[in-house]
Amino acid sequence: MNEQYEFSKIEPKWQKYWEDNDLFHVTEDESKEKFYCLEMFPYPSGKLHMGHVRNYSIGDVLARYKTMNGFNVLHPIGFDSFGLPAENAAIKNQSHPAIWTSSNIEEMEKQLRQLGFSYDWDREACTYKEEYYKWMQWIFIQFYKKGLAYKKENPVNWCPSCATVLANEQVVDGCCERCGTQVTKKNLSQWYFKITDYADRLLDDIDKLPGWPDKVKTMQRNWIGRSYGYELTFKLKDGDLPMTVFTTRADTIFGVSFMVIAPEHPYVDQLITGQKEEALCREYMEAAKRQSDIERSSTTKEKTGVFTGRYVINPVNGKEVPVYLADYVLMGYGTGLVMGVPAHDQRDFDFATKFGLPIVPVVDAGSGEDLNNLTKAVEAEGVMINSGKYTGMNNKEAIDAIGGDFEKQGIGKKTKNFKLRDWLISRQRYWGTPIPMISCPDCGWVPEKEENLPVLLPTDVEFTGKGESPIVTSKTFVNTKCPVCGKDAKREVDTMDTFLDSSWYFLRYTDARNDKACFDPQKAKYWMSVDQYIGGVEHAILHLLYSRFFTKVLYDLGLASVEEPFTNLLTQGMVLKDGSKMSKSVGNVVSPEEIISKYGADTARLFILFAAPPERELEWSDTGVEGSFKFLNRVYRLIYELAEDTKGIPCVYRLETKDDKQLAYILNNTVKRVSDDINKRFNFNTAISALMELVNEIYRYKELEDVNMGLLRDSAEKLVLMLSPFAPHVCEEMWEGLGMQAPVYKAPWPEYDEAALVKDSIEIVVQINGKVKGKMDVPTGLSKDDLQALVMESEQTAEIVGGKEIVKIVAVPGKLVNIVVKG
RNA sequence: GCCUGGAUGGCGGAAUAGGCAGACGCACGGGACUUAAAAUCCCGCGAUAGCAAUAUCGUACCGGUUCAAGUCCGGUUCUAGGCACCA
Repeated sequence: MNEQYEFSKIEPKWQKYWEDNDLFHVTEDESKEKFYCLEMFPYPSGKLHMGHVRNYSIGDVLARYKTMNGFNVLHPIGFDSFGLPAENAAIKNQSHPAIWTSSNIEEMEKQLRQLGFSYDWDREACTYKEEYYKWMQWIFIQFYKKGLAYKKENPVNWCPSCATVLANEQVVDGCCERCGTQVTKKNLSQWYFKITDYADRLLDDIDKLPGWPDKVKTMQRNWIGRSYGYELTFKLKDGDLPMTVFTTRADTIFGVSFMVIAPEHPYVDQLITGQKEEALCREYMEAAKRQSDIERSSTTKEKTGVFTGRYVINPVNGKEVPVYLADYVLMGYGTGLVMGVPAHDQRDFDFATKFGLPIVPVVDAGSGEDLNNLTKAVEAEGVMINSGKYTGMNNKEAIDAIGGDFEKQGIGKKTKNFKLRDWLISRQRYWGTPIPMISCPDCGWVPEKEENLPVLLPTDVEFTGKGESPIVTSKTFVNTKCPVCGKDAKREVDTMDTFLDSSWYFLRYTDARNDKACFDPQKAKYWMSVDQYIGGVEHAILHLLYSRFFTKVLYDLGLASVEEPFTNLLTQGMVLKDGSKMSKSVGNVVSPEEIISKYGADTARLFILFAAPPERELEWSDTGVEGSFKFLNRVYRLIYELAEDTKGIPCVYRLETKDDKQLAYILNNTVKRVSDDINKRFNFNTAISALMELVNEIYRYKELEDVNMGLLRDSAEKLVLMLSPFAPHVCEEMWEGLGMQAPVYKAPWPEYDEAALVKDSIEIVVQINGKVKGKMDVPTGLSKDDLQALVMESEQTAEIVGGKEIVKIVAVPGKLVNIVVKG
């Protein structure tokens, strides 16, 4: 240990030590309790940004803390390395995406090592490598065999700029999530995963995740969007089509004054053909098709629609009501047909108002509106009116009463609907896992034989950035033989959405080098589930939902032992500079490299954890970083001095003086606080401030005349131990400097002594009418009555009260005495 | 529009079960050391009044519960994120 804190020498020294000693490598060990600590793996964009540093610093503190507490800690890392940017870079540089990707990974690995994260690099998983995507393809085939993968022609979201299909989840405000171009519709045959088969389980099992933030759980619930209702069938006048609507409000059936059908509905053609309104209808259908999602879904837009010329008959009262085409009804939800109840649904109200349709109130919410002159829809609970035999009922009860009566007549069915749609997984891109399917003219779609996996990405392709998947330009890839009948057949040229790759990587980590299986179920059983998952809240829906889906399917296949992948989830906030997200376009990026070279990795880690609690947004501050650097220097000087002064002195001591007791109290209290802050609250910022307070106290204490060297020694050792998860390099150096056996990483976490936390006396507050007027030292452990008696006897109290009339006295042991006076 | 959060000094933030608001740090001001600077160390630092002791006010706003409210309840404003014609 040198006199100067030279991070540029210390950090490489200990990184080499850790690596040479293979310190972070773990294997399954049934004798120890496991802890799986996982941070979301990065996309290899080239360089780490501050968000990565924050994410991985949080995980590393936890992993190191758990290791010191005796857990067998799995802390892996990898790269989510398929995807569009690599392909775009390849187009731009006339090279291959693999070159760009692997050099970026190399650079980022270097940076991750520089930051001293305790990763088991032997388990590194890169999704673009054959050894990974082979098993991705194998898993796809298992999904296919289970009936969870299918191909379907559908209008899909199409990004004209990226020339690719987008999943619903990747369309943000009607624009491409990646490039911001407005998304259009295109009819294409696409691969889907039947995530809707798992909708109920995905929704219900959210309740089994107490370790997830409510915010994320709510977002997933809303995304899955289950609602219960009835399918009710109306009879078409002059026709045979069953006009079935989905409604959650069967109670309002007597208020139906029209019906709306989505313009894309397959019945429409039959309904309008030959009607005098046909031409107008066809025009409307064309217009609806041309419209982008953003135009169509704008809620501020006035309702549009057109009468089809047809009528349906309301089964409850025989009333004939007109059928309209209108784009506010969506084909993808429910039945694509909606009964219009303007009195009790705002959208229907708007439509009815515009088209002059009757508004019939059937529920009286009792809130005093003029029901015959409504200005908006009444959606509140109330009493049924104008509803035949149901009149007078509570409308909530009427839902099942009416629905049940429909069921008895065979024209109704209790049902539920989800907002969640099947997951569109094929992409017309090169840089992804090839979908291992073959199209045979006789056998149809057939999976590649499992022994032939992986289906390799061809290398003889051209990157033009236009049109279909570049894979079609390969001369070797497309033509093949059918695995079933051996005839000439063609391979699927689409690749998989990269969200598939990241939906099971946490399972691959449990057995990353396995070349016989995607992972050994026994190893996965030992490590799963992830005890703590950490990442950005932007993945609250997509990645986290898909991963849950995959885990459930793999569980059903007998491969995974758990149904939920992540027991606890921590969503960290963004790193901001000058109030906005760090980005190249704003020009407010602070690069981790810069900070590491100026102050070292320990300072970077310490600051990013100190500046804010993990869930909150973090405002970057250059002067704040300097403060963290100063703190590490201050600790270093302290330990340097104490290493000399306490050399050979054991941590054995008796507490003699008041100052001894105070330091011992603060030391033990710090152990307690830091342990709880890391382990229970994830408040690393307060853990660090507790350490700062301890350092201040040790400085104060060591300048006293009468110091206890054993106590100082103990304080020094525990300080270094507790700081080590945050600033591991300098703590290794100081640990060694104290003459202790390296590595500090494997040293046991300090324990605190409850006895040292019991003080002889405690300062309590004396209040008058709730305002602090004085303080008193009283012995600890006084009962309420004794405390009150003691305080009321004192001269100080008499002075404070000043002869006023005492109305009431509230004594809280260990805290205060509040004297309520009159006047 | 609906669903989640958030609002505390000049700034980041603390107050873990209703009990001393502002821990810890940054910035700033003053001082010590130094030829000087850096580094380091010490002191001060919510507002108003006062030489001071001290007093009054103060956790977005209005109201309530309580001996006691940043914390609980009702309402309002602003703000961030998510969803958004889902029948």
